Amino acid sequence: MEVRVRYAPSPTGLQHIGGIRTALFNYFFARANGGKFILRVEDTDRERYSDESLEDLYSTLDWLGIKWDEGPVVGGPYGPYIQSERFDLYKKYAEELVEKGRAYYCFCTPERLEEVRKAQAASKSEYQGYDRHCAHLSDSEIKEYLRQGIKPVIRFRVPTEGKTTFHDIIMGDITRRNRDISPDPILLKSDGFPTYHLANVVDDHLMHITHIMRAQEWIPSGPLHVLLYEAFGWDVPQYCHLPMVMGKDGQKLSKRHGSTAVRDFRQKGYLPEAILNYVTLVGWSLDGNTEFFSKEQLEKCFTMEGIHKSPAVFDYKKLDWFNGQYIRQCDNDRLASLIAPYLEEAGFVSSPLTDNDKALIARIVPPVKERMKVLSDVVPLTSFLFRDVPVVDKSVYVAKGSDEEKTGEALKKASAILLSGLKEGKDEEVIETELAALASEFEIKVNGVFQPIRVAITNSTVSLPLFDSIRLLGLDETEKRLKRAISLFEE
RNA sequence: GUCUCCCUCGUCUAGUGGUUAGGACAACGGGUUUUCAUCCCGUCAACGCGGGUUCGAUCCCCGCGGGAGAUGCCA
Repeated sequence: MEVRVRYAPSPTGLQHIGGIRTALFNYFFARANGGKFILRVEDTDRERYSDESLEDLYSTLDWLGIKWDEGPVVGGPYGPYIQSERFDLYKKYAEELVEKGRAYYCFCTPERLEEVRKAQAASKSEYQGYDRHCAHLSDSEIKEYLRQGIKPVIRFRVPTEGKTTFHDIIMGDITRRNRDISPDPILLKSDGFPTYHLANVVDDHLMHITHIMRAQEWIPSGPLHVLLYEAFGWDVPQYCHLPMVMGKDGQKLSKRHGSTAVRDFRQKGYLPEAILNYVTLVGWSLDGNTEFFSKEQLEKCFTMEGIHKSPAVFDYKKLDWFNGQYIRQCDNDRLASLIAPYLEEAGFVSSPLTDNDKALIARIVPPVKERMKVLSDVVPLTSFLFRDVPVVDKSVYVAKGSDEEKTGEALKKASAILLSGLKEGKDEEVIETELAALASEFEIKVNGVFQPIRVAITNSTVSLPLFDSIRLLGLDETEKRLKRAISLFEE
């Protein structure tokens, strides 16, 4: 049988790490097994829905290079793939269960439900959830409520006896007593939209989904879903619950741990291949040694056997490391086009780029490449080229082991050596040797000479390599800044 | 509260009834280097606890402890 899996997010927020990890696992599993990857939009929560979320879903998957075989936009044989467009379907199935006696109309108000909940909490009762107030209404009572114009919900009648087991490929058998299943969950809301439980089961069946891979937070409702399949008389698909992605404190990863939206990572300058690589390594491994995976490799080698049971903490630092690795592997031309937007946004270059800008960016790439963890790092790294903020505190120019007087003298002499050397077109190595000689003349370390020059030219003790900085800045500007620094020491 | 699940270095993980328990990130130290970074080398660091089973348990069983998730007209 052909493998058919789906990613079924609800567009109520930006795509986050956890969600996208689920998407990736499903996608790779489908590819590795020659199956189909289906995208389904579960937009049944009309209050939290937003167009922005839907756009973010598409753009995030697109950015990661994840293409779906069936789903919105591309269509497919079991569409539509957006649940709000399948509205009528769910009502039909919910009513079918009512007719079978497996579900019933409920007219309780949200206020009453809230009171029941409060009372249960106050009494510390073991029993939690709906009190089945409407479970046995007579036909005439139902008619009367309807006549009053009260919009009912449809609730599933959970058996109070027995137990339900489902098999999870990763976890093994999971069993719950039926009386422990949250009593009589709502299938169809009063606005006519289905809840997750109904829509999910109906669509997975209708779309011939073979494997349900979703986060472990769904394990507790697994038995409920099995009960629903059985009530409909449908085959239960295979389950595979994915370990959760946690924050540093061991709680479910959320905004308070840092960025979780893929879009934020993208904006900061993470490469899609780094995100894709690291995220699939959260809760999955091939052999414990291989760490670098391209999308294409994962499309071949991904297996369910490599998925873990236990939750995994999302390590931002390891992601940074991966990203740095991918940046260093990056082709220079591509890197140039990747960093350009950050320079544009900083106002360092014009937008759109001029030919001069493009040429400059191409020259910026090599020295900056070894120094970036994220693409946005290019801004602080190169700001000295575009924003001249001279350092006026003399002590900053003074290297360890030197002093202000020596620094001033060294700066003056070094500038002369440097400028004349550059103007004569001397080899950089030669100039470097001469500067080193100057240092021993002053009986200071080499850096005692380089630091004041560096600070003069780059306005910082930390910078790109000196000669790279000079080449990027240009000789005139370099000379200007050196003179300015010298005069600072002459005051 | 109740139910369900989970438990190897700080983190992600490999692994086996007998291993010096392996790798990666982080941290720390060193080397290369004009700073920073890259790169290279090294150090620190784990089988939650208690019982069993066994000649022998990190691994199998039981209990405990700890953690997480679920308990919504959210998914």
